[in-house]
Amino acid sequence: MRVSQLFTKTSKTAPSDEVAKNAQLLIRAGFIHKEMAGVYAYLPLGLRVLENIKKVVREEMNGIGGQEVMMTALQPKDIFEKTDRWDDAKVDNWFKTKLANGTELGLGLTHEEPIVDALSAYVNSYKDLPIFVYQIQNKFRNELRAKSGLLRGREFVMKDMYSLARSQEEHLELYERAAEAYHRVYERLGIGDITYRTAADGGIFTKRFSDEFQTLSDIGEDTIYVDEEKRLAINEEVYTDENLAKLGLDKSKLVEKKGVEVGNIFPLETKYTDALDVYYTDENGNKQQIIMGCYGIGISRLMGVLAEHFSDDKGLVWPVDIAPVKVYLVRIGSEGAVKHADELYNELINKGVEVLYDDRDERPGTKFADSELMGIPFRVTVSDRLIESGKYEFTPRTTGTTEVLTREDLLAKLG
RNA sequence: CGGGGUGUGGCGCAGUUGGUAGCGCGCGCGGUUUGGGACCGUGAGGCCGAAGGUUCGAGUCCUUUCACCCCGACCA
Repeated sequence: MRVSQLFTKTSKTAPSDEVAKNAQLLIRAGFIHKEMAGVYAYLPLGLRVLENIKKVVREEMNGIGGQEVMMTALQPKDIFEKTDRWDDAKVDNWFKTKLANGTELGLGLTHEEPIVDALSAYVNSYKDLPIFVYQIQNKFRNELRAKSGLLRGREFVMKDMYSLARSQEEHLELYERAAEAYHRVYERLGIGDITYRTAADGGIFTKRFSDEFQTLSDIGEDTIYVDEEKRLAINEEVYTDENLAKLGLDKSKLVEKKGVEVGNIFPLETKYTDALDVYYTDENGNKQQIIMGCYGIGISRLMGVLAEHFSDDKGLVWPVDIAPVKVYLVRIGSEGAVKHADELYNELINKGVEVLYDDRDERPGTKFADSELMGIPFRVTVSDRLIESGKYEFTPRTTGTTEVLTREDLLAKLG
């Protein structure tokens, strides 16, 4: 991709209607566009980041046997009435709309009912279970107050997975398998060291805890108490002596922190399967209840968290696997540099290296500043001054220190 | 939803006791530049969030309303 063809531009000034660092940087760099409060569009570079995050999540969900689907954003009322969730008094942040004939519809804010309803056509026997099924989709929630850029929106991208199990034992096995996959996701995104499995309120259906995955951040909305040695935490909403004892946590070792909930897994018991009349038949021909779990990861929220965490005074600093492209190719100079930069650009493309080629007639400072604001991991500079020696400058975004490399060494670094 | 704040070219801002809108960035054109967001010249671009009202006259005063930000509450 050539910078001269990219329709987005960078901005030196942050928008006045954003305070959150993630939104300021992502907007300045041209990654996202604010449509209205809590609703953001993803522009070419931002979309690549979002897709890279999805890719990691997909791989890990597929890795534990998850089957991907895509449910609908428009939802029928009846299945939610069966679980007694349609009433605004029960769920008050639901966007609802109507068909031309007056039929009420919901705009997807969660998908337990539709998933169970869809699976009910196929799940009959013990042989059909267990199942992990997930989707990555836009969710709509009528938040009273959107805030903090991508961290709390009214339309956002979420991965939601559901497990169906034949017994509590099987459910727990799936639940822990999912928790491990979650840890791998955060590890691969580079925030494993600051993300804690956190005991939280399990909701009204269960006596168990739910497990949140909280990434430490000053912008976080949740207060949690962290045990750094055990790599566990407890949310203040369930922070009682009794619960500490249940979890085996020692109060004296806990440190109070702010966290952003980047994932949440919790037991649903048989609430939805029972309500929607979905059971399975066991080996002996007996009807049995199906035990569910639910597993969410806020994809767009993660993008905000990553932007927030991987940034410095010059801009974003994406991890290599998440960055919109791997290389920012800066061209300095005229004919000779154009020729050499074009050559390198084509060679990198042929090698499958994603590169953003700054072919604009701009001064070097502008190009360097843009590459830094966008947070592209590796900057390669081709300039008149280096052509004669046949060398290239190589500057990782994380260190900012420049090495002068031969073509072979450069390609080896980028391979 | 309660409290506080802000709306003026694409972005960031100024605008005095009411007198008919200005600066920086960006953008177009010409030129000089070319290793850390260059400089000179020139040009385009705004019914001042919206609707009412007061006034000879409103960006400025009054009323209503919409949007956005922050704090709180809320967040199956």
